[in-house]
Amino acid sequence: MRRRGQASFDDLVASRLSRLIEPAVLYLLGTGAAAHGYDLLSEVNELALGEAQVDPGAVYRVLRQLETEGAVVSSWDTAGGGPARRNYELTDVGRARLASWVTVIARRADAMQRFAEQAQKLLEEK
Amino acid sequence: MRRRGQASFDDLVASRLSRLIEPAVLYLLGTGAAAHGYDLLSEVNELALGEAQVDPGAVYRVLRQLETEGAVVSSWDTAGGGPARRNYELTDVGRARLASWVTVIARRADAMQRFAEQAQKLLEEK
DNA sequence: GCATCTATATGCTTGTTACATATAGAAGAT
DNA sequence: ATCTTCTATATGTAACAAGCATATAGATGC
Repeated sequence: MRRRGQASFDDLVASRLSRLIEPAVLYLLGTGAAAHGYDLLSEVNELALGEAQVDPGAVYRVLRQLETEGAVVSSWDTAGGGPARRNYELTDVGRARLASWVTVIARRADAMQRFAEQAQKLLEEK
Repeated sequence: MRRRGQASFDDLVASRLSRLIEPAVLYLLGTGAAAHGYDLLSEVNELALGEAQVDPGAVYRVLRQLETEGAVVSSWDTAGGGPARRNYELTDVGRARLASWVTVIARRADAMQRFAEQAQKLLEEK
């Protein structure tokens, strides 16, 4: 679904997922489902807040940004096979941030749902 | 709410409204609430699909784009006082486009609502 | 030694947003 | 008469974000 060039209708819909990476990551870190970027990547995809696959680069960037804001803290985990992983933990700031997101997302979802119902009614009149 | 520079949390939320200008305009043209850009501008703001005020330029650009796609047709209205207004009418293509938006918006709103509930539950566990 | 999977990043081009600005008719104020 | 304000339709552009490619590197299987 990731393309270049002039955005199509489907792209308009499928994209703009990345804004939702932040709340998704905060939530997943809260559940303890995953603690490092590579796992979060697949978890975010499974959350299916959108239809598109998220960009790995975007996830890592969100995590680092969140850390500069104090919403998460990280530490290297060199134990276990494979390359070192950076484990993230949610802070109180992060939980507060998630709470803000929840309010906003719920309100926005409500407005969208109402709009969809109204518009559906209009379309059925014909 | 419109600022420059590094995006704040509020901006992240308030922005991305412009993607909803298109469905809002299609809907409003369908209801007959307004037929030209300047009125649509305030009507879209009242729909409150987002919290930010929409950019007039964005509305006019959306309208012209919709016309190139055949979703609306326009004609100049020179009657009445003030500068000429370009009146828009919804076409069948436009109605179909609105129907697509309704499906997508409803589905997305649902996913967002479910996410908000899950996350809220998580936050209450503490 | 080579490919593959895990894992974390950064570079760069294109697309989008937000805001500023241009144009112009009409109407009322000074 | 001109000045400001309101209506109305646009376009220009700098800053920003998204999308996609690529770099690096440890481990493991072939």
